[in-house]
Parts: sequence; structure tokens; C-alpha cells
Amino acid sequence: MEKISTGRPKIEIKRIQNQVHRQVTFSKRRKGIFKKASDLCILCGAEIALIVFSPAGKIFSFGHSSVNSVINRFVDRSSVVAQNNNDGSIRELSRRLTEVNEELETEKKRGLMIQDELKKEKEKVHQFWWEEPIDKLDVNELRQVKVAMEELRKNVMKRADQMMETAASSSSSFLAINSPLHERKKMIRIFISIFNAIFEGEEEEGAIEAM
Amino acid sequence: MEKISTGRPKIEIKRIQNQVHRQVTFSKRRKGIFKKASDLCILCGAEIALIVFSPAGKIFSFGHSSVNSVINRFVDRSSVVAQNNNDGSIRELSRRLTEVNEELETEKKRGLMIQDELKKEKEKVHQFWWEEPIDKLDVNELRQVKVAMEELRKNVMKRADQMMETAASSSSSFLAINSPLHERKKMIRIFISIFNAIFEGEEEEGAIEAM
DNA sequence: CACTATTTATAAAG
DNA sequence: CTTTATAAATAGTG
Repeated sequence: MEKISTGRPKIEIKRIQNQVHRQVTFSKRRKGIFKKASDLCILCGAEIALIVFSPAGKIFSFGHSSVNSVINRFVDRSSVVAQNNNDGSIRELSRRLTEVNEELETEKKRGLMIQDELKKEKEKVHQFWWEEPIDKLDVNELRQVKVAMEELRKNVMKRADQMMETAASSSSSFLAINSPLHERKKMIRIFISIFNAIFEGEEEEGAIEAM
Repeated sequence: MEKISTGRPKIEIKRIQNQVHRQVTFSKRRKGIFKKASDLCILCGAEIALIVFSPAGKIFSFGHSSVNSVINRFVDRSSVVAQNNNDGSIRELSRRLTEVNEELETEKKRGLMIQDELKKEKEKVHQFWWEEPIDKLDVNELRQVKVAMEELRKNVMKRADQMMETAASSSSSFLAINSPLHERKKMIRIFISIFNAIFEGEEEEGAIEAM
């Protein structure tokens, strides 16, 4: 048993013919060079822009402090004063547009995430309150329910009264603005139904009192 | 004579403090990274632009096929808009920039509003559900309230029954485990109170029915 | 800049 | 993706 691996062979620096092989090497070396760039920035405080297009046309870039700032610095230096008028302003505009576009993208993502969170939060808390279970309440909470029920009873009564008045006088109210007359009458009927649902159960009451 | 070389030490990737040392490292690594860039171009046929500013402000660049061509390709990509060197494209760019800026503004506002709503939703530690106002419900919600109230009535009755059974038999239940007998009796009284609060109001019922 | 002792990067294979 | 053996890069030194 000699070498079970050939190890890393020396390779000639020339175009790699095998397509798959070339793609693999591209990935590995791209990773390597971006790390080198980053290291150089950190170690020496250099400003660097590195832009790489893969043979397939995919783009990769790195910049410190940003690709655009380095490009601008480069363009300023190299283009003497020649294209300061037209090209320069186009590039500047392009740069700004890119920046703003990126910011917009970020902002949209953020918005979506927050919206999602809000949705979850609402779903979590909001089965409608009147659908929440009574089973899990402790003694003190049940006391509060009692008080609240009495309050609710008053409110239902009051609101039913208001409804009646509104219907009788046909005076305008926040409801009347959007509701035709028959709609208001329907609401009144519903209030009465609620009222009845809450207060109608005398027969069971007797059973309880017998205890 | 003595080969007491320590060899190459591992170094941490952080800014090199010593100024001379930093300059030396910059030179060495700059050479390295430019070779890597060149290799990547040749091996894989990638298009690369590499721009480096030394901490002292000196500029070094490498590009295949040229720095500018790669930069232009980069700018084109990221700005979406084709970059023809005429006034039309400037106007178009300007217009788009304005557009995108406005969209960004809207998006930010929307984000803030949603975030605000989320905050409120979370803070709304819920007054306990039975304390929530009935005033703001619409017709459909009121219908649901009615159904829920009927359900609630049944539940209260059922629970009161359970309480009675538990008290009568002294059999263990999830409540009995933690509650001494007098505590359970107290709960039963509370249930009965609730029940009464809900179902006792005959006198008002008459008034409603008169309508 | 040249010289190593070492760390890093990576080509090929699992 | 992980491993392996080896090529390449490079920190400290003269």
C-alpha cells in the first residue's frame, strides 16, 4: 500500500478545458480570493473593490467600505477631467439608483417580515374574545367574569335602548349614516336576541338553587 | 550558523498596529491577491476587476478584460437601466431615481405604521377578554356574540354541575388536588353567582318585549 | 529582496 | 460537503 491519494498536483495556469472541473475550481478560488481581499482590508486598512463575473455571467462583488465608493474613487482618479460632464453624471445617477434600489429591497423585506409577525400575533391572541374558553379561569378570574357579566348586561340593555331611540326618531347617528332603516331594525332585533340569550334561562336556575 | 528561525507564525486577522509591519504585509499580500485574480481569470475565463487603495492612498488595479469594462458591466447590472451616453438615458435615470425614491418613502411609512400596529397589538396585554368593550362590534360580530353567549351559558351550567358533583363525592379532580374542601365550596358559590348574574334579569326582559 | 518554517489554499477523490 | 496530500503564500528574519 503506497499512496492512497495522489495529493494535490501542481497545475499549469491556463484555461481549464473540462467544464465541470472549471466550475469547481472557479467556486473554490472565488471563495479564496474574496477571503484574501477581506483579510487585506482588515489587516492593512486598505480600500478594496473586487468584482467577479463567472463564465456563466453570475456576478460576485466585494467592497470595503463599499464597491461603489471604491469605484467612484477609481473613476475620479483615472478619468482625468474628460468625461466629467456626461458619463460622470450618468455613473453617479446609476450609483444612486442602485443604492436606493437596494435600500428599497431591504425595506420591503423588513415590511413583509413585520407584517407576517403582526399577522401571527393577531391570530395568536384573536380568536374573537367571545370565543375564548371559560374553562381555564381561576377563582379570582371567575369573580371578575361575574362583575363583567353584570356590566355586559347593562351595556347590552343600554345599547338596545339607543337602538330603539334611533329607530323611533330616525335621527342620524354613526350607524344611521351608513345603514338604511331596515338595517338598523335588524340590529335592534339582534340586540334583543342577545339579551334574550343571556337572560332567558330560568329553568336551570331552579336546579342550581335546589343544591 | 544557527537555524533558529521561528518559522511562520499564525497571525490573527485584525488591523496590524505597527505601521512599518503593516506596509510590508500590504505589499506582500497585494502581490498575492493580484496573482490570485489573474489566475482565476486565466483558469476559468472569469471577468474580474480588482481595485485596491493602499492605506497611504496609492492605487492599484487589475482588470480582465479591463477594469472599466467590468465596472461598466457591474454598474449596468445593478442599475437595471441601460447606460447609453445620451441625455435621454440621463432623463430616464433621473425619472426612475425619483420614482424609486418615492416608492422607498412610501414603503418606509408603511413599515412604520405596521410596526406601530404590531407594537400596540403586543402591548394590548389584553385587558381580560371579558373587559373588552362591546360597543365597537358590527352586526355580524354581534350575531357571533349571541351564539357565544348561549355557549357560555351552557358551559357555566356544566361547570357548576361538575363542581357540585366534586363537592358531593369528594372525589379528586384537577381542582381538588390543590383546593381544600372549603375552597371548592367557595368556587361553587361563585359559579352560582355568575349564573345568577347572567340569568336573573326578568324585569328588564319585560321592557324589551314591550317594544 | 531572499530565505525558510509554517500556515493556507486547494486539486482530486470519497 | 469532507478528507487528504501537496502546492502556494507568507510572517519573521538577515
